[in-house]
Amino acid sequence: MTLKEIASMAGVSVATVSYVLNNTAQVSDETRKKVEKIIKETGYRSNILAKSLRRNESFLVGVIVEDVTVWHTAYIIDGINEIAEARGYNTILSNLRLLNKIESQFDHISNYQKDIDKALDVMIGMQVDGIIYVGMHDRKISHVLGNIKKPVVYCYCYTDGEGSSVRYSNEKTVYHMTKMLIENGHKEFGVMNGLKESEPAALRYNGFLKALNEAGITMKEENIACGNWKYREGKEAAKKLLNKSDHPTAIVAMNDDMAVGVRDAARELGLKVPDDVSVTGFDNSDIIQYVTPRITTVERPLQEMGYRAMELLLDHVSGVSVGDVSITLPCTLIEGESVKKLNQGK
Amino acid sequence: MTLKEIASMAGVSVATVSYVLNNTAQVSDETRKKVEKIIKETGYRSNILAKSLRRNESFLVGVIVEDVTVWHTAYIIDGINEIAEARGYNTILSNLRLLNKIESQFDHISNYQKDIDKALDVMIGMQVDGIIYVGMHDRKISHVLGNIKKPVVYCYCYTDGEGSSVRYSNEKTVYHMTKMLIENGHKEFGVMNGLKESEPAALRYNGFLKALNEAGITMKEENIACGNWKYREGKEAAKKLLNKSDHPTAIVAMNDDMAVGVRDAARELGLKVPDDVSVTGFDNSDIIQYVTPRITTVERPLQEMGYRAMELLLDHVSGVSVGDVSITLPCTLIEGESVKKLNQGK
DNA sequence: ATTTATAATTTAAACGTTTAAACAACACTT
DNA sequence: AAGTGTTGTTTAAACGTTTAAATTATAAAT
Repeated sequence: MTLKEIASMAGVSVATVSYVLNNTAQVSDETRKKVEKIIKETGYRSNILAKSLRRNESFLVGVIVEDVTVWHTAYIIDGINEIAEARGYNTILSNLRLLNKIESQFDHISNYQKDIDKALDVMIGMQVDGIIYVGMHDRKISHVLGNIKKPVVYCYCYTDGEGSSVRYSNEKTVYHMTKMLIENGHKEFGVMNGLKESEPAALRYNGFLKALNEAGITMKEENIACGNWKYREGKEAAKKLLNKSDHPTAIVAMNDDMAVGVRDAARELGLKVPDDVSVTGFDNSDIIQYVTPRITTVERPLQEMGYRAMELLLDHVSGVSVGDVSITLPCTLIEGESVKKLNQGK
Repeated sequence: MTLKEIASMAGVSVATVSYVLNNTAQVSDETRKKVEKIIKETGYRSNILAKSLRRNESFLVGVIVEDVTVWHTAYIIDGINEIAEARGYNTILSNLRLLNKIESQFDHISNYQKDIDKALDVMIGMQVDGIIYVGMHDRKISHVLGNIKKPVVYCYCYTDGEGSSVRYSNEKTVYHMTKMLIENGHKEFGVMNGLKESEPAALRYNGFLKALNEAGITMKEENIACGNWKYREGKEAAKKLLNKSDHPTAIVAMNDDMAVGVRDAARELGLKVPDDVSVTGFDNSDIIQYVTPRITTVERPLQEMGYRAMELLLDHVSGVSVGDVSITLPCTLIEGESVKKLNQGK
């Protein structure tokens, strides 16, 4: 079904049909009715390809994700798509499949580059109005994405680079979490860090230290542990922290997996959470649902990040926003029962 | 950058440039070199919209998912996209966001319908070559999708309806799992069912019963429990099964969440897994990683389902496959340490 | 009755490709 | 010298829209 066919069925010109469809010129009531009837009857759907070609705008945005199977990605995509839909846009998704690549190949960096180029070929070829990159925002990427002439928004990235971005706050979040613990009377801290080289690990640790410094608490070297984000490694590392009489009264774990590791380590050592040791996590991941006592953690605004990334992109597309904009959203505290109020009794 | 511009820069006609790009006619070496040079220099990318319009094929397929945030969806999408990419196709994703809808609205069924229609408007408008529907394949959907004139493949669906489909085997999988338990000497079974109205629950239970019947074991009514797929409900229900001296020696849980519930119930009652009671799960979900002893479970071929769905769709698109094809893929056993071999000693 | 203004409709070009058909240039046959 | 192939290139139509401009019809004003 094409405009032409509809037109000939209705005995009018294609222009008239187009005007009816888009309400873009005056059409007599009689003609409008006639045309609309035929459109309904035939179930005509306009050819978006042709429309975009002619109008020189596609109402398409490209979404490049580092790995769909990383759970938070889906929530961000969800947010992106929700706004897209509401604003009449569509998305094409490109998955860099980084997780597999890094595991299985040495030279993943160059492949990475090549994959992005390929994704860009398609997206630009499809005349996308803009691109959202969901991932860590490695500097290499902004190098590649930087010199295309379409608006780009980086979403989830940690560090500020060139380009607009939407992220969640790491440093502040852990800062507040730690402060909360301090306010509850904790003075002896342990910390379970994530992978050393990773950006969020550094940021989160900064927030932790900042709260401690402000309260005049010094951190003992021996109470700093690293679980590389993993449950099992976190558990092992936690055993060392806890297996001494003067163990910390609170352990701040930089993600939930390791927090559960800490909880399990405590249990194996015969310590109760939160009575003997308090534990906090980060992410509000699924695992939290299964653990008793519920571990106090923090939720990232994943869907909201998707919303904002898309909105920001569309602002750039329409020219409402010019220049780089950088948005950092707060996380929300999810209170469980894993933190003891040491000063309650007073 | 358009063909025309390239052509004029190279001093040839657009046709020649097109021929160079697509290798679709003989071009003299001299001209080819000249054109290729300019293409490289300008970074020209062909306008896929125009190409598709002219060629009357889009190399686009639409993917409709019931909810991206349901974890298995991402793996299926991953599989779909991998094949798509390899075959030069692109995908546009539409998320029905069913999870939120069902929770927040009464009349979700009609909305559902409307959302699919909307997704179809876009996809057909974009001239997709075919559509993959990822979800339960409610009959209402095949009703809507059935009368579009593009090939459709249903992926993940449970029941056979009209249309081609790719699914994993529920019945057989639990049948084999149960048989394995029987071969290990178990005779007294408990079962932890999923949501009663759900298709997979019924299928899995059938598999379970079949194995029992073949072995001449009768199932005691009192040992049938239902946890509605949930950890907490599974745990509660399991307590009743286990809180008696002649409790079953093995409990088959129809998903991992409930299996962990069974494990935790056992622990709270002072029973050891697997020594006092064996437990099996289904899904190989993330939670399995955190639980000791590792619960024996089963992994669905999610990515593979994506592969096959896409391949099947493309077969339909190219006309290689005609008529409905229905593929059922096996799950793979992931052996943990939650099953006791009762007949080992003999 | 002619002009003028307004409303409704059509014509035709344009968007960036592909591709059948036409054409041109050349080398071989006769 | 005229015909026959090849090889390389161009011309122009087509895909399904949108939209400026032209056209026609109708009504109002003189």
